[in-house]
Amino acid sequence: MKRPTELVPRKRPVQQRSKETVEAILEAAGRVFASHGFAAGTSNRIAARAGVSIGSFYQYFPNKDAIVVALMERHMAETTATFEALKDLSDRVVMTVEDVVRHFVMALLNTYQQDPALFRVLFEEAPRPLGIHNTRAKIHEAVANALVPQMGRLITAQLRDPLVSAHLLVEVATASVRHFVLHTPAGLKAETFAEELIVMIVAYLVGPEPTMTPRSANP
Amino acid sequence: MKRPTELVPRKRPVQQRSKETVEAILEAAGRVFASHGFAAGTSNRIAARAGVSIGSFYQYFPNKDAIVVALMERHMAETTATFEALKDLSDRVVMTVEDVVRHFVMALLNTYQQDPALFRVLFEEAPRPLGIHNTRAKIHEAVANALVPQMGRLITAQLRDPLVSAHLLVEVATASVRHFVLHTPAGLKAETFAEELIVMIVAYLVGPEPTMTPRSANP
Amino acid sequence: MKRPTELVPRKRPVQQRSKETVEAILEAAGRVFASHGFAAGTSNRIAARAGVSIGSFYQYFPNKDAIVVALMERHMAETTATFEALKDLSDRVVMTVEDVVRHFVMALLNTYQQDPALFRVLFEEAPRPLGIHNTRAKIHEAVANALVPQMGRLITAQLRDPLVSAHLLVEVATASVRHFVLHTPAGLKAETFAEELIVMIVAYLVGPEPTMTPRSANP
Amino acid sequence: MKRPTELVPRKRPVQQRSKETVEAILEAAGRVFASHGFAAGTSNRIAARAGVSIGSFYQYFPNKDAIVVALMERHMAETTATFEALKDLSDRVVMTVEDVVRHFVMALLNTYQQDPALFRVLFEEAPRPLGIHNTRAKIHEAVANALVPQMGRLITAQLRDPLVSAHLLVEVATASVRHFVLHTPAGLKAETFAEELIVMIVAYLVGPEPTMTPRSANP
DNA sequence: AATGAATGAGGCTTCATTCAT
DNA sequence: CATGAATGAAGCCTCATTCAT
Repeated sequence: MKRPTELVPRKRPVQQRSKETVEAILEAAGRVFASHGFAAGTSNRIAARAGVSIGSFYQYFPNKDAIVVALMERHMAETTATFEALKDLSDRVVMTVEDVVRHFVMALLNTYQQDPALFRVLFEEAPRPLGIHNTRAKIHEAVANALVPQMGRLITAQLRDPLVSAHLLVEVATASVRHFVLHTPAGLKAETFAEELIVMIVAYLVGPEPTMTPRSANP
Repeated sequence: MKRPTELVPRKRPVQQRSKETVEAILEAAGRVFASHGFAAGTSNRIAARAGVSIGSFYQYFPNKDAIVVALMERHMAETTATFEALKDLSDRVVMTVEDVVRHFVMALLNTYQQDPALFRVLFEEAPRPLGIHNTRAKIHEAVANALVPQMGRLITAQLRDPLVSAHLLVEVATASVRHFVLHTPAGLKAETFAEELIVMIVAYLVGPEPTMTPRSANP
Repeated sequence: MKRPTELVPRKRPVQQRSKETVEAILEAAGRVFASHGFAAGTSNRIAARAGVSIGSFYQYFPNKDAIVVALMERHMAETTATFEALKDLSDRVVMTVEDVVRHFVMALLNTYQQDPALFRVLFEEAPRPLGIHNTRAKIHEAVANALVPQMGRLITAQLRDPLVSAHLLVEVATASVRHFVLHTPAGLKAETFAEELIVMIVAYLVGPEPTMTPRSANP
Repeated sequence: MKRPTELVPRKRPVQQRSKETVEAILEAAGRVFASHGFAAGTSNRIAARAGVSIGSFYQYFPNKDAIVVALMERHMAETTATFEALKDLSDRVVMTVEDVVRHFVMALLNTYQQDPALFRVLFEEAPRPLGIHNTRAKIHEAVANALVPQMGRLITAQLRDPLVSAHLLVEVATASVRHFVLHTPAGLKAETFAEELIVMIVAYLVGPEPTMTPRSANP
């Protein structure tokens, strides 16, 4: 009867009532993790915060980790949607490199700023081997791949290897924004940070040709 | 389950044997955390691995968190030393911007590659409020400040705000390298990653003037 | 870190104090199982009865089942010793078949009557797959094998298959005595039961020749 | 965790559908207990296996124990019927002692071999104080009493006390067969076991006179 | 009646920490 | 000082049972 650490929801809620319960649990879990951290975000605390019994918690989630997984999946779905939207946009309207990069960075920033404390728990504190790792890697991969043609279209300067550049871009942007938001270095405002990061990425992509963002104000 | 807030070692090891014991405990803690993670890196397990009794463990460390702090302090001392060395070097010999950036990025990479699993625990999994946070912020601050004059010396292109740029540089480099090492995205070799990251940072610092790193292979 | 249901004691008590603790736990477990049954013989209840903390319980026993195993092993060691003693005795002094059978049955009866309620739990209520099963089978096997030569020596009537008879004897005697003691059918005194059981077994072994036990009191 | 003491079905199933539901639950319970044991044979699992909701389960059975009782009662009814049949048979046709004993033993063997795993749960693992105990004792009593006249009719050798002998016979036969089936000692085939058990019982009943079953092949 | 969502007492077990030797 | 036995709060999770729909 050993049930090897299941991470998928236990039971699909069919009635309206149970859908609400699941929703309440997820919502409560987010708030509890954000305020107490992963270790102190106990299943009982989450259930209490959700206003349901601990039994209900375990009707829908086989264990505590499954909650983290569910929360991450939510976040990832959102992230993916954001990127899709950006891709669609750049397909429809003419955008400069800087426009694309700005959208990208801002989307990341907005995402993480929604709930920094929670994301700290989800992305750093919660134990890895949740299988979620692969999912995240796949998303990055997909985004990077999607970027390649965009880059080809927009960037005249030739990059050594567009795919590598796309990967780098995704990694650097994600890591930097996340790190900035989750650990908020004092003395650096989000807008300033974002603006400079955009400059950096654009400088990298556009190369040693003049850009539309004047670096210096000197006449 | 009491967790007092003292985070400093309980007593200075004055005798040689004590020093060895402390050393053994720290070493064991590092290995245990790396292989088991923070939560499963129990104090008893660490003591056993170190070959000392649990009583001795608490002789030298007031609680489990103190071990994490001690381990982080070690790491930070090392990091600081590395940056000092880089500063000294650039004071003594003539270095291009690229040289400095390369040294910086490579030093970060080497540091994190020493023991990714352990650093994952120290920097991400271990609960924050260890006060250590400030220390780290201070180090970043110091490094950023130290970079400003270097940048003034080397960089002709004028940056909007050298201090902001220094901060950005430190944040982006640290976050990217750490993220790369701790989560190793498949399909991106460390050397490639480092090289491109260097290019990006240099492009940012040097601005839209030609650099010594040819971006394109075009004849 | 899954520890697949260990059943062996966790830690060998080295100090005198801990030996006493282990002893107290086993003793308490016996009493608790006897009075509450297996399901209600909770680890906390056992620890409390033993006057030790639940933590101490788990220092020495990895789980509740391990206690059952330990208790059974004790019982089996005793049983084995009893049989050895009987074998030795029959080697040293001249015994009739009836003497041997009587000793055998009485030994069984005494054993089970020590603590019927506990043995009910150990032999019936506690879930089987404790690996203990094999041990018990081996003991029965050993006893049966040891009986064969004795039977050859004592029994003139030829049995169809002495080994089969030995097995039957062990099974029937054990099952009957255990069943009698653990479920005490009303209206049958232990002495009467034992006496008749002895008669039955002797009749089987000696066969259709006159025995020294007059079957009837017929005038 | 409340366990009321009612052990009778909550309501008589008057409609056909109800009867089928009860039947399905009992059948499912038997299979679940047999494959999972008593403790892991949860009421939810049983309901699921029966294809009914847990609500329906409690519609027909006040609690989990009631299921065990119902299952045992079924078994006992069957056993009783078997004995009745044997009694009837021996009333109608001329049977030797051996015939009767063989019928008796074989009937027991057949009964237990139907579903050893389930009977293990019902007779050993399930907690006693089910009141069922008395019922079983009464059945044994009845069977023993019924045997007395049979024995008087068939057995010339005089037994010390026919009633005691009848009891012994019932106890020994039941205990031995059950024990054999539920714990299947390796290296003893059911037929061999049954045959020898019959021999033993006949030897006991018939006493030191020659029987029709030659024990030895001695010339 | 039937359904299945909800409940929560309570069992098992861990592990940071203390304390007697 | 070292040892390791002991502690117990607290976390995870199950499952018999109830109750709203």
